[in-house]
Amino acid sequence: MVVVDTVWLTEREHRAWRSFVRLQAELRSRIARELQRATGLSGSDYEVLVLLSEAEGRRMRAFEIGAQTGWEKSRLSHHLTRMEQRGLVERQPCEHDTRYADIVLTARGHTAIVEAAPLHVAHVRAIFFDALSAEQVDALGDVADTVLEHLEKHSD
Amino acid sequence: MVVVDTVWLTEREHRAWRSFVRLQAELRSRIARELQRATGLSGSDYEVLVLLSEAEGRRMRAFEIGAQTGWEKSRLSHHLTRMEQRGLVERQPCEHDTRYADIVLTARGHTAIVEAAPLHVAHVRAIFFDALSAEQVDALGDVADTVLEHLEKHSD
DNA sequence: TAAGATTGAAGTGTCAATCTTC
DNA sequence: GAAGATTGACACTTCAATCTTA
Repeated sequence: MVVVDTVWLTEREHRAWRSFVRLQAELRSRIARELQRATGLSGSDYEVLVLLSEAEGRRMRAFEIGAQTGWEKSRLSHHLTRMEQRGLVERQPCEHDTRYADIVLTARGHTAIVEAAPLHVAHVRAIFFDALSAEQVDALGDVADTVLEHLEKHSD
Repeated sequence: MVVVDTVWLTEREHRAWRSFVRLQAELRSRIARELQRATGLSGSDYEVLVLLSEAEGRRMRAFEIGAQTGWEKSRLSHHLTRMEQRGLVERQPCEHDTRYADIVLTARGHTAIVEAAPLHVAHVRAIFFDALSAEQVDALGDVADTVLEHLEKHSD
């Protein structure tokens, strides 16, 4: 049994945390549902397609995608398999070194992201940014960056 | 094909959104992993156990749990089944009306949440609140509440 | 018919083990 | 051994269909 010097949250912290957690859940489910409904893509599909569509030659090494998204390698591999089965991306193994695989955006994948992006951005604006002032947006960005920096220092 | 008046995000909005999305992913995975490692509970287990442990008689109707968590009924049902199989909760069907079921916290479930709560709170403090000033916490709570209010107005 | 709840199927994410090449 | 990647098993989430009772 680990002994912890229990320091509970203050009333303000507790309220902020509950609101923040609830906000995450609401945004995640609404955005995923709308994206799925309008385009047939999942949020994960969307992330990968954006990265590939912006990459040189519309291709990346799998581990680069992993680094950009922060996903574990098994999750990435599983997801690329599913996207490949739906014709959104293609795996092109390197000759002479089977450890590496290039992930290439297909024409179908390109069409999908070109059609999905404006819908997705409009939705994010409608449910999120339309509610916030410029100051609130800046404050949120500041909080997010502050915590992310803090997390980088913490051993993974 | 739906035509959308495309309004992209400003540079600031885009940066804030990317940081915010990344923050959500980092927090979610770290908290889930640590909770699992230290207590064997998932984040969803934790949510349900907290609600039940604070409820009158340590029991609630399933749909009340659904309302508090915001989960869909099928997700809730599946999750309660898994928790029941692990002995954390018990289903007690009402007599005369099989539509309703009381979900009751077991002794084992109670022990689990009592042991997990201080560890979880300490972890949330360490990875999140330790990085933020009181002003930043308030700003975050303000942003979250603002967007949540906005979302309530939007048709679900 | 509507509300509370369950079920099965399919998509998604995590963990541990494995494989190949450097 | 370490890095890039895959696989299989299992847990989780969503969707659609179903069941029961008011």
